Amino acid sequence: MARQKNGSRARTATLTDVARLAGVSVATASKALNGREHVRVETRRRVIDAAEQLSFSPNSLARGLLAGRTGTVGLLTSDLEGRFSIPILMGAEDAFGAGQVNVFLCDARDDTIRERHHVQALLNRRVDGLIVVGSRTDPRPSLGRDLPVPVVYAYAPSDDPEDLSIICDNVAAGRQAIEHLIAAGRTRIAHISGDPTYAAARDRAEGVRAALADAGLELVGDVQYGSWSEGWGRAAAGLLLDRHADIDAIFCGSDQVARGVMDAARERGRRIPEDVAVMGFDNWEVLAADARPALSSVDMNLEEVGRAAARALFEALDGSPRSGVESLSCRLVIRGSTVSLT
Amino acid sequence: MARQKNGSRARTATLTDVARLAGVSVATASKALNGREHVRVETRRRVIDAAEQLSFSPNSLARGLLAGRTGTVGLLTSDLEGRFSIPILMGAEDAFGAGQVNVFLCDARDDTIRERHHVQALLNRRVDGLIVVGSRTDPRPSLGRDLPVPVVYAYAPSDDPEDLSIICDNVAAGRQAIEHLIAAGRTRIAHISGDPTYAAARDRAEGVRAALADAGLELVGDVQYGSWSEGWGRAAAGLLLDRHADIDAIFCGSDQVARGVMDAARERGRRIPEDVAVMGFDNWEVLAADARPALSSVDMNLEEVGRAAARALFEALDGSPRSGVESLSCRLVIRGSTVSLT
DNA sequence: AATCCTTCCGAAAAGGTTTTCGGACATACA
DNA sequence: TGTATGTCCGAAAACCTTTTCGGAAGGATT
Repeated sequence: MARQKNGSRARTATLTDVARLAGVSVATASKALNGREHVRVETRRRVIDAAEQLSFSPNSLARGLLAGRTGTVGLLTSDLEGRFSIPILMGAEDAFGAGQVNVFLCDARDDTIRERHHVQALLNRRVDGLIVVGSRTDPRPSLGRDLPVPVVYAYAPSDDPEDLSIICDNVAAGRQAIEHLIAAGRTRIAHISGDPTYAAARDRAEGVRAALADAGLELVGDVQYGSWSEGWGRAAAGLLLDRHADIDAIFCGSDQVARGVMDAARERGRRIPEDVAVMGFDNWEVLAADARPALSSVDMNLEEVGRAAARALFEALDGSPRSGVESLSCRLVIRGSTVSLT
Repeated sequence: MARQKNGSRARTATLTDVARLAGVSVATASKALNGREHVRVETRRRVIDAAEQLSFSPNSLARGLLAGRTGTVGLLTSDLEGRFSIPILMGAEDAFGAGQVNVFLCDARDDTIRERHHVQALLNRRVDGLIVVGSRTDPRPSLGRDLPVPVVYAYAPSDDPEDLSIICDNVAAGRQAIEHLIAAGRTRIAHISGDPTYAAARDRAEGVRAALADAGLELVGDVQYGSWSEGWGRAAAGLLLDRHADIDAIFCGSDQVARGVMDAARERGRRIPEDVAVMGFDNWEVLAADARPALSSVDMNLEEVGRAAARALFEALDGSPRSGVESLSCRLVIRGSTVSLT
């Protein structure tokens, strides 16, 4: 039982109280408040007034117990600090928030035990569904097929094709970036990526190679794998620019890498974008928008991923579950680092 | 009613089912599963086996309905994208996560209507308490005193002193930063802050002035207010360094500002930290750790703020509510931009 | 005057769990 | 044998809401 500031019991009013005050039965009170028919307008009025007077708030627990639906979903994330989970979370919260759905947030910290623990707790709370957000795009173990509620995986796909996963199309993203650079007149293009253990890095490189091949071009140097950091970008760009003086564009694995690359290029007297175009990835505003020049980047539309996951969950709840991996396309955000914006 | 993948009804087992299978009454089953006394060990064994066999999961709704406590709290944030909410959210999730408490996350988008809407929804769900996380340190309107559950405000204090608020001590933070610079032998110190409409900016400046006065020093130039951006840092540092050639330290309002400042200083041939020490604020890893040299900064211990808020909420639930504004101190993170770490 | 229809309302069940209280049974003791 | 003392278990109430079904009242129709 909740307490008020002063420590006294705060008996929140129940429907019974409202009914008594309005001089009707609980059944009538319920119907009146929920807009059901077969209630005289005047009676309804009296009930609503009574409810207001008692600041009645219907107990969702009782309602959920009866209805079998709680209007809650669990959102299981693997790393909250990661900057990918948040936009997805926002998108989902957004898609739900309009309605009467509330979100249980759980951070599993990439720990299977913790994750199972949280899933169990969420099921005990009778959530209507689950969204599982991964921290990287590599497939992750499925929660299993025998859960009593629908599950949608976002960003990181499930390794079970029977599950539904909503992800970003990283291959296409790599292709898009390269096509933009080619359209901007670049032909000597390098790719400084990130950690090669990430599927995202490998997928983008695949798109890069495909786009270059289609244009009859070749990558300058191999794909440079390292880490996702600014320091790596500086180091790799330094080596690459010194070895291949004719490079006129560098596609980077992340905006951090791109920042390092821009620094290294500037130190060597290369003008951006005139001499070298630099393209980032992630479209992380703080890094991209305020760079000199502002950094062109690839936006993964993560909020849209979150929204799509929420919508898919709704549809599964309404009886039309899908399965398989659905890719959403990324979006180029062109700023001054790849084309002169005069 | 939840559906399974195949579309058939997924009747989750209830305590009644377990009791029937174990050949006992529901009362006994309940006692057995909850470790209550007055149950023979052999009977308990039978019940537990039955529960396992049916993969029984107790319905938290029913339990909460009866107990009057749901084991849930609402976390109301004003801006999810802001990088301040997230660590606080993580801290709170952390403090709760260990136990059986789950968190409802709501993003109010700094919109009062939305916020009230969410509060009502959370109360309907009978959360045991609320944590309200602000997006900036300026006081925010209280949710009111007549809520049936305890509320703790985090980061942004409530404007009602009867409420409990957990915040960062920005005045002390400004002082700490300056004291560090002085200890590092600096005497010609400037302060490039951020948006002056933010209480955080003004509070830190106050600490700065106090610390300088204590040391018998004066700020070089006035406090430079602008925005929290890298671009502002570059511009302000450029002007300041040109006007006051003897500046040997700059304390910045954010790590972004500091990055801009470092760029401007380097362009003018000033070595960091030998000629000019640069200190940031926020300790935003991506910006600070990977800068050249790595950026010393002030960490607001936001996760600790989140944890403290969660703890305070627990204590209020246990009947010891506090009130007023409680400040947590910030923490200096010294890297290479203020002292040579050789 | 009897029947039917309409309109409004209330009693009761259902949902799943926990807790209280009393009953059944067995053992120990007088 | 009867009483006190335990030990274990079950019936039922409680939590709060929604829905179903039947009943009551009143008017309209035969």
